[in-house]
Amino acid sequence: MTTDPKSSRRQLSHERILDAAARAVRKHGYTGVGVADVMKEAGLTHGGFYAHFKSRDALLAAAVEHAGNESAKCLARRMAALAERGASPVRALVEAYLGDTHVQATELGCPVAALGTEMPRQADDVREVSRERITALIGMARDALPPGSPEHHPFALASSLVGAVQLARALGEEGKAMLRATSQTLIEQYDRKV
Amino acid sequence: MTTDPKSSRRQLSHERILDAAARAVRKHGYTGVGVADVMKEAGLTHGGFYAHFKSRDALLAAAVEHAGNESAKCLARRMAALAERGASPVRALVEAYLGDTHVQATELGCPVAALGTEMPRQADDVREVSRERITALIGMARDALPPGSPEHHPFALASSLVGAVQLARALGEEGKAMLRATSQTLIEQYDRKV
DNA sequence: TGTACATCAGTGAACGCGCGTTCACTGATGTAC
DNA sequence: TGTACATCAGTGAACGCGCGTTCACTGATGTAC
Repeated sequence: MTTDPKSSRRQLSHERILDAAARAVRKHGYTGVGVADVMKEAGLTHGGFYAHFKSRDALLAAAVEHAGNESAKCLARRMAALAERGASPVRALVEAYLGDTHVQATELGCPVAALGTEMPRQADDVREVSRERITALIGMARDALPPGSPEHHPFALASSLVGAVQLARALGEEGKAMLRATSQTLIEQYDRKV
Repeated sequence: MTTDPKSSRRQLSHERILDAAARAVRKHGYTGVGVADVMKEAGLTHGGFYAHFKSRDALLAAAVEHAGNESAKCLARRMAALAERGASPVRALVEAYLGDTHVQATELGCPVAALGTEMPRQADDVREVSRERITALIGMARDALPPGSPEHHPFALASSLVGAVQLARALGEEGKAMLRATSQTLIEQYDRKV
């Protein structure tokens, strides 16, 4: 039931490939993912790839989904830690999403912040998975906002988070100050003082 | 003084190449710009390219700058039209930037919204030009905000604008409702009622 | 005004390289008896 | 327990294609006399 010994070797390889691809797609973008590089990163040679995925695009789709799930788990963990120190849900979301850890480690962070502008240009199945990552993010924003917030706030909050991380990454060193400014602004705007 | 007849043919070609590249880079991303395609679009063959640019990267840098200037002009024009109909500067900026015209025509729009997530991955000179486009956008936000707005608002507003356009484009049809919601939210937040 | 030459923008073939994909083969693990 | 065979994950060479870059050449325009 736990790990089928018959397929465990194959399964382990599959997971290593997926992990490597999920990191690569965030670090190098959709177009920057190379089959051979991913396989090498997973400790295999490129020839075996097609025993695991139908095509490069199929890998991309799986990688984005995997990246989204992993990143959501990480964020949830950090938000929980912040909540324990007394932060409201929105504040926890904003500070986790705009925090140095998330912003600096692109390859482990939210795929929407890493891939946003490239999404419209992808093959249908890749786009579809990417779209789901966006709605998931908007869902996180909705869940974090104070109950009774206007219906349209989750969209705007999600947009701000994604945009801010992106600009900060593109600006580099001088982006850090920008991030703190944005973080403060968003908390003022969305964290309704009860 | 006006147009040197000696070099006018060359100059015209140069401008056509630049125009084609500026559209291509926004439509297909940095990695999607092909030298041969751009030259064809400009009505030339690929061989002549290196008489105009030192390398593909040099073209990318010039294209991003050109795209930024053209897009800024377009936005300024639309903002002026909105202002004439009584919109405040922030409102004009938000409605122009999040308007259907801008969101749908990626290849003519703001390069930051089209290329944001790919910027950190570019060669140094391309990155540098891209960074300047971001600071220019933040400058537009600063100029549009009501006088006396908190110092950190321009960053947050620019982030929101960029993020919202991106998510809307990635979501497609269902992104339209999202855009209007975000537009409304931003105007509420930043357009201080005097 | 006309002729010979120089300059210059652009052409198109060719080169080298990287990359997605295929495929015959290897070596290890599992199964049958 | 041991032997023979089947299955299966992975290997590495090879193919085809696209793309950035180079370069010898063409054809038109401008200049000298």
